[in-house]
Amino acid sequence: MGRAPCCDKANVKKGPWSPEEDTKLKDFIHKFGTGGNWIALPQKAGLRRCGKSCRLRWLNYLRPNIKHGEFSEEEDRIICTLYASIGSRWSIIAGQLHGRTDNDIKNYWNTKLKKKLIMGSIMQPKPFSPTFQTQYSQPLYKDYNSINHPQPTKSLNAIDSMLDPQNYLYNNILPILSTPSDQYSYNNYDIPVEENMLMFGNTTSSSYGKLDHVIIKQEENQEFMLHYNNEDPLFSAFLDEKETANDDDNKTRESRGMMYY
DNA sequence: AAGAGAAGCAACCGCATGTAT
DNA sequence: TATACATGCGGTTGCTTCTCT
Repeated sequence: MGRAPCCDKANVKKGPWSPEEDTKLKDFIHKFGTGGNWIALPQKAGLRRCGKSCRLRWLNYLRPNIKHGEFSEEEDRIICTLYASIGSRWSIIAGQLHGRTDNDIKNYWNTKLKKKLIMGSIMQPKPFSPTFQTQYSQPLYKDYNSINHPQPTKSLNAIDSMLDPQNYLYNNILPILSTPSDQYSYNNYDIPVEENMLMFGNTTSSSYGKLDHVIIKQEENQEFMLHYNNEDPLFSAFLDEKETANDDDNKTRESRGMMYY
């Protein structure tokens, strides 16, 4: 037996909202608020909508001070930094961008920013603004231990993540590479390999050829290489020190605690 | 000009979490 | 403590618009 539906699906309208419905919802909330009960709201407001649908419409489009349209470079950098640190916690990220909604940021990331990142067009080695550093220098999560993002148990913050190649790999590179590269039309851009640099704070990674591997470079003497196998549908990759990336020596890699997926 | 495919984005779905009892 | 229910969230879908041929 499944979960009880939150509303009467048969008598509920779905799909895009009409201006009339928007007006009804806005007027009702302006007069009475949400009443702390979204489920009951549509009936009171005279809307044939699911309460969840009303909530989404209000939060994403109707409430005051929502910002739509172009994202600024600063917003790009904030999103990328937070994504590198905490992953796809869109509501948290939205909380740091005044007027932006989680849905907007999620869509923006999935359709544009991810591609911009892979092409290195936004990751300029510019310092963050003082405001930004002040705002985000405190740990964002104390309980970050997602099974999909095995992390040290210590608290993370955005700056730590940039300085740590392993965090960078887990949170920034792998989410991108886990999508087949042909979905980026990667090779269609016809940009010289040397220009295809990803810059991220103090960490530089560069991709070569068909994303077979990515070099993550933190300091002159600390260079790591991510090997990415395009042929493997299950996505196999491991992080290695560049100098020891010897295909004939997997045992050495394992003995050094290399990570496989 | 028209059709096909890609991109953008609003909205839905189902699960996780929070809260009241 | 257990249960029921509302809310919040992230992943995904599918419609619309744009771009290319």
